[in-house]
Amino acid sequence: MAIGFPLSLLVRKLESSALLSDEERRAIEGLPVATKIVPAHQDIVSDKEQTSRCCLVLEGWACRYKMLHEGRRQILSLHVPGDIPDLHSLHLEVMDHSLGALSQVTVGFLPHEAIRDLALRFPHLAGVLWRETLIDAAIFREWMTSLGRRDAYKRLAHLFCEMYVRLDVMGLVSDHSYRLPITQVDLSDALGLSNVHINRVLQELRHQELITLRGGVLTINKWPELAEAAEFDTTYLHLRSRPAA
Amino acid sequence: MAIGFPLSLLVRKLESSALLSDEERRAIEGLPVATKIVPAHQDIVSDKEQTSRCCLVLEGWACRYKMLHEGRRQILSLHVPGDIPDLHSLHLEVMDHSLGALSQVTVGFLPHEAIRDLALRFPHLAGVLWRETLIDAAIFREWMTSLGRRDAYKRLAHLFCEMYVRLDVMGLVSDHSYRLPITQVDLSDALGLSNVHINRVLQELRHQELITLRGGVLTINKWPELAEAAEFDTTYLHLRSRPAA
DNA sequence: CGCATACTTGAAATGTTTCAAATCGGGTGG
DNA sequence: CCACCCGATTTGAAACATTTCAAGTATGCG
Repeated sequence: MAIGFPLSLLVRKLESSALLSDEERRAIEGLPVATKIVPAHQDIVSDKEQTSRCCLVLEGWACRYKMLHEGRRQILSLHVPGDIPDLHSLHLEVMDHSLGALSQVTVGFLPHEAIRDLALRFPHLAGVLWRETLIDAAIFREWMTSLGRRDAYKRLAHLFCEMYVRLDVMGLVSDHSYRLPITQVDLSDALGLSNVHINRVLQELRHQELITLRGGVLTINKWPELAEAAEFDTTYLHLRSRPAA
Repeated sequence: MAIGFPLSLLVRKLESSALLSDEERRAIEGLPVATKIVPAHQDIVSDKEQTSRCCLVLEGWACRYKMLHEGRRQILSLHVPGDIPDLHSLHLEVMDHSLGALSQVTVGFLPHEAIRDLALRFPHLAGVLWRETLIDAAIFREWMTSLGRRDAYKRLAHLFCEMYVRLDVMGLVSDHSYRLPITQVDLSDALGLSNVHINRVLQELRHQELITLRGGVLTINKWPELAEAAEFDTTYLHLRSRPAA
């Protein structure tokens, strides 16, 4: 459904955290979009690049990441439909990291010029987009907290909770389940752990029956217990309505 | 000097990454500021708070941090004169972390209303402020990379490099030295390590004569070696002119 | 069927933490 | 001006979470 109307996905996303007027909604839906399918494990935008458009994720999972010497990778963020992972490129001329496809990803490209024009015509919308980048940063802060001060078990539990809420907002959760189209190596690079250890912690979560993960589908069996274990609190996602979960 | 003209500090900071017109400069310098001295180890803004003003650091070091259960603390960012650590509060109604004074700090309070008015009158300035929050996020990304994928030695070396460059931009470096008015415990909470380990790694950096740290003054004796060890690259700070160092 | 990729397992090595105690240093009051 | 005190730093040793290495087993796809 969503791919037929890429911009309605964006509207839904923005409305999860801010209020839009009819006029603003229409203006967004009038943006020019060029869609493209990017195969898994391929860069959408690379480190050091300068771009003149933003990427709207329409389908699949993307991530931002940094590589460092000896081939170590840190995944900085995960992106699902509705996200604009490189909205910052509007005001930062050069990329300080890469944006890559974790699964196969359908992206919609939005020209900077069109977004800037929108922001000038609708100052409130400019604020909404700014806000979007601020929520992005709020998520970074929560991840830093995980990376710095939570053990592996809590880190993984926290990530599962976060993705649950973010996907739920976009209507991508049903039966307490969502598609998790990424590997254990990806998880380990997101959480600053080794893939071996992710594997063991995953089993622990399974044995306690907090989650089920089979065939790329994650099910949260006991939300209260999982959220409790992760010390998960949605405040940092800055949603308009607190999710029930 | 700086405290007499708090807003010239802000101008200097903004001009480190963007160009301002004379008119914009004057407009900034016309902002209303209320200054206040906050003693060390005291909150400037607390988690969950809603504010109607932003804090400009004028003197001393502040930090943003999250507390989690069992009293663990993660410091999310360090802030030095010229920084506006809570510029995000302009568009995010509730704080998802705290802002505290590490040393004694002089802050200037800027009413949201005055900043919003400025942004409406000068759309380009709005972009410059937005950009400022994006650089803030870029620093988070670099810290995440440290927390997730760099060992203790590199983490500490990287932090020292970053603060060197950021302070240099504000004219707070001389003789390859800057004031480091924070404790080893603070460093450990910023880098996701224990204070004991910070202490040992600090000694390692000293024994290799990359740095000197005495009486709250850090001197970088061998910049090239330190930057090399940290894999430090200034790109993520998005400065207008690449620093020579 | 065969190959590649992802996942799983075990055992040893490692970086970092914890605990506990000792030392340093700067400021205060006697 | 010295004695004292507190917070910050330093040290050693044992414990621990996590990594590395290496091999094995599933799983999916052409």
